[in-house]
Amino acid sequence: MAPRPASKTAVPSDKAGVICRALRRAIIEQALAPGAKLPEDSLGERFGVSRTIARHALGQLAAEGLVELRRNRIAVVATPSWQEARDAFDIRIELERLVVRQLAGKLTKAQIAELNAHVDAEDRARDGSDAVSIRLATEFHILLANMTNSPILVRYVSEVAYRCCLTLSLYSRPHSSECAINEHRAIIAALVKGDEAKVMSLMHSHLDSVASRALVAPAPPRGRDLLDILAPYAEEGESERVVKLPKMVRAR
Amino acid sequence: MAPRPASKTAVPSDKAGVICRALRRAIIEQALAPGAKLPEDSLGERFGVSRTIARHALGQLAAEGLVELRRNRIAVVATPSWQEARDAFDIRIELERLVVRQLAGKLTKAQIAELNAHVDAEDRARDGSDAVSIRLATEFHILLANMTNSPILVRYVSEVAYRCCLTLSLYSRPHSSECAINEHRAIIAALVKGDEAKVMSLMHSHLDSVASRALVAPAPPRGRDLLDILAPYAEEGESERVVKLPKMVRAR
DNA sequence: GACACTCAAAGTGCATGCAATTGAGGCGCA
DNA sequence: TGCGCCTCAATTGCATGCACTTTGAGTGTC
Repeated sequence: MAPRPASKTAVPSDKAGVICRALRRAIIEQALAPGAKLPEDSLGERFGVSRTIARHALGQLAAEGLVELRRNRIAVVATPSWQEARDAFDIRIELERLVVRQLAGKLTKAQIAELNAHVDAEDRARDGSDAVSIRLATEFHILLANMTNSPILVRYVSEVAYRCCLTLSLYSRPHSSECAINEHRAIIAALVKGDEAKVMSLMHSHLDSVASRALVAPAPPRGRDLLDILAPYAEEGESERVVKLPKMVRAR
Repeated sequence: MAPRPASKTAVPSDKAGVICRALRRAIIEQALAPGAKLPEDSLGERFGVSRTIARHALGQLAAEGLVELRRNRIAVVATPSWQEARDAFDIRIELERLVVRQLAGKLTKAQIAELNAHVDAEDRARDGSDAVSIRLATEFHILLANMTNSPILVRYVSEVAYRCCLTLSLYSRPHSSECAINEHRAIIAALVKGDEAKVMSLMHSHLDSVASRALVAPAPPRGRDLLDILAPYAEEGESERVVKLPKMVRAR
């Protein structure tokens, strides 16, 4: 396949993009835990812009599924359910198989070097915080997606990878990243060798093992609030926030 | 798999959502052709809201890839390249295989009836405009995705299906929808029967045939403007709008 | 007649202001 | 003490205003 022109950045404005990236990173590094509040004016003040821009950034992140926007309420970092996490991983597996299928045997020397450098960085970060390790592992996959030069694929893989990253912070036991790094190296090797079937199965089992290590139990382990725990007992899902614990049915 | 609670609407505000849906529909029905201008204040005036809201809606649609936002310039309906269209279809195939895999043999009677009713509607619309046929065909796939009750999957399938719909208006020869309708019926039948392998291959070949009927030629066939046609001849892609026809290099 | 330059009109980028909604603490009452 | 109501600060929803950028039509020059 002929090399395509590099994708132009899809970022619409500018300042909002900065805030987006900052928040995204804070979220996936767990500096902002799921459920954390994100008031528009605090954000605006922190980044030196008006609420308008902060609001715009929150809208973007909501579209990506990283924050939840509820009408007239403070935006919060998303708290995906266990099932949503499972779904995200399922989608991610398919998308990333597509990535490596397109890439097998087509990497340039420079790209191979870039990938190896990234895994080396993952290696060096192994002693640091788990959060950084997780972020780097995620970014390895995004780096791969970028090499397809397919803007749509990049966007979807990035989004779903960030979502998965977010769920890791909710449902994962303390992360041991060593094996993931080895698997990354194996994927690079298979890509270079050009063995399409091999690399697809490697990627599949890699993500599958990450998912199964991460999504250990369907029960919400921590950081969930009462309403979420009680949700399965609610009568009808559509009313959203029916119970209040001792008394209830505060219908309106 | 146990039935999950219905997905809550991800629409952040409200009025912006209305505009989004209206524009989305206008775009996929080709009332708004690729390249059509979408000035914020015209939009706001048309829908009785301020520019702020119109802008927000445009931001959403840009995130979905249906409109293009360029700094300080009027937003336009997106004009995907042929390669992007190809990529979108590739992704779509994988995602929809996921959909039918989850659905095979698990449809309720009500869902089966709903699907059949939709295909009947497609049938009735066969004499109408091509645009409506295409929209209905697209909505069949979104209807399927909805039945997975996986909000993430629904969102991605919807987005990518709309994008494909948009490319159809750019690259497709006049659409004959009859075969698509039959294929939809076959997919329903296989889903009901619960034959997972069969339904996945049906969906694959269905989308593949749509894609190959649609993406007939890599050359932009119609409705493109001079600049796009000349784009392959430009020296460096990053400068964006270098030529002006007789004289050029209006660098700034 | 074609090119270059100028300038006003149109449009976006962003901040701010006002109204409406929320939810949390305080107060009264049993 | 416990429960419910009420009020008010905090926060969002949205419109508007000002500054800056782009556009393209008109004008002058060769």
